[in-house]
Amino acid sequence: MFDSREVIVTSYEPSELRFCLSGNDALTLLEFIRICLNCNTKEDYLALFPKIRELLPYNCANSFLAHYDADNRLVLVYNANINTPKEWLQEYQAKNYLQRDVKVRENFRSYKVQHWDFDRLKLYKQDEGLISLYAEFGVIESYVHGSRFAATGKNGSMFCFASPSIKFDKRADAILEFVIPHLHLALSQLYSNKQLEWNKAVITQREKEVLNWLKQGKSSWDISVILGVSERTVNYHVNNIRKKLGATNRPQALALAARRGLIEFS
Amino acid sequence: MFDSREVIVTSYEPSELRFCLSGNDALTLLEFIRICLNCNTKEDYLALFPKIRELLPYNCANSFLAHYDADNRLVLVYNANINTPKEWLQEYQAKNYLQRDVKVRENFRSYKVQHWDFDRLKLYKQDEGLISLYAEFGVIESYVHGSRFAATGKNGSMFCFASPSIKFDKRADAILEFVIPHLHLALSQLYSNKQLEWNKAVITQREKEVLNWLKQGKSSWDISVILGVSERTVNYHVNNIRKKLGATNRPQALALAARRGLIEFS
DNA sequence: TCAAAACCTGTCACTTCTGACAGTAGAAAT
DNA sequence: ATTTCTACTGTCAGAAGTGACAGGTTTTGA
Repeated sequence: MFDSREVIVTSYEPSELRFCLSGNDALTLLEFIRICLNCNTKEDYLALFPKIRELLPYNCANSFLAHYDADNRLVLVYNANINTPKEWLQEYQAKNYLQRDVKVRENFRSYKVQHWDFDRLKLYKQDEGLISLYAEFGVIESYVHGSRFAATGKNGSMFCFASPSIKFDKRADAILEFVIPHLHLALSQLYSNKQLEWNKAVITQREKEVLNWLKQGKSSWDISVILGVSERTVNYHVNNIRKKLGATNRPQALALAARRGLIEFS
Repeated sequence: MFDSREVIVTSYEPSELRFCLSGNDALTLLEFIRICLNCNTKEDYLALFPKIRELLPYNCANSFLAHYDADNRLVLVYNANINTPKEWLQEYQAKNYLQRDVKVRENFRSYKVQHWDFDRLKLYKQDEGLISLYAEFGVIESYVHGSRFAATGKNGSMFCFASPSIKFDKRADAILEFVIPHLHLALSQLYSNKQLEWNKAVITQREKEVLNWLKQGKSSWDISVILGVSERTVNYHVNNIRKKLGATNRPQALALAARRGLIEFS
């Protein structure tokens, strides 16, 4: 599914580097890499992006971890977006463009630096719907790069920096070659922290009670009367359960709870 | 939890029976018992109740199977109601009166014929809320009787026939002594048929797909786009899944599917 | 004694689900 | 040839859930 790929690949000879990057660029990159190594929380991670903007002026950025499942379908496991329009995200996610987006496919195929514009999208016979969605939000011109290596698990990453002002540029290529592996490390670190958190997350007694009533098909209101609390409180518990398990809604929470053995089946 | 109780207990001597029941009553009872033995569907079961009304004129009737769980909580597993006001049921279920209703408690304690009226409810210190709910719908005066025996599983039954016109009456006592064990058999039969149906229910390929997307927290609309069908169709599949598994909503469907091994946890 | 965690409560806009109505089309089995 | 099953589609009212706002008390452990 994935190419086996070494951690850092740079084909730039020192002389070439000097040709692509200024001394200032190099210093900014080193600064960036240093911060990456101390990235543990989502805040730390998000703080990296203004730094990147100093090197590559983008409007919005997406970053995510994903892997292919048994049915050859890309499963998104963790993501972080910067400045990305909510409407764009909703449309993209709801229409499941992830499975059809050529930017994504190419990234998870090659993990190489890619510059995208209208002509290249056309060349790859991308869906009209997706192209117009990209166009609508001015995110056609973009640089995409991702990474994957065994040490950070089965998930590959993809990073997309978009702006109408982004043109193909050897300097940008070089910058991304340095930026992305470290960003990948930081994101993977973040994800494994999050997973640890989800697995460690202790469901409280009250939450267990709520979970068991949910299992039996009770609504919030039913449970509120059963437990003798307000409906709002039941929702509060359910929300906590969802957050702790990393679920977006009740059905998923039940599935995850079942997997974790948090609910029993009489 | 349950008294061990023999199938049919009748303490009536032939002479006493003659004192309580008319020949016509006896014939109607025999007719009733004959139908009970051929009761396989819910329609068959519901058809029994007009027959009972010939013997005991009630306004509405409830019948259900339940058992106590590890936390000493009564778990309702199957029920059928006749002429029962929807509002009453909703209120009763939502406020979980099942756990506090003295009629129910007494039934599952003794499995004896019981006649209830306002004075007796007061005597047992029943909740005011429940009493007024009973009063509101004119179901205070009632006969309650239930049964349980090993052959029909761990579930006990309760049957309640209510009407303001129902007064304590030796004939009614005698009738219920005959009616209830057979009604219990019929209801148990019905339930085990239903269970068989739920367990046999084969989830189709499409339903399995839907289930797996639900597991991942997708909404109907998300899934509709993913599968390339209308949202209505997704709901159609979800409804079928719920019916097949005997779930009232999606969370419960997921829990039941997990128990049945219909969904896998990667 | 201070902080953290658990538990509790309210409102409000918005989205999603449920249950009921009423159909169509195609494939497989009797 | 008819029935049965699967899959599909529509509308619509009302119920339920979500996410974000902004608080409260009590318990527990450092």
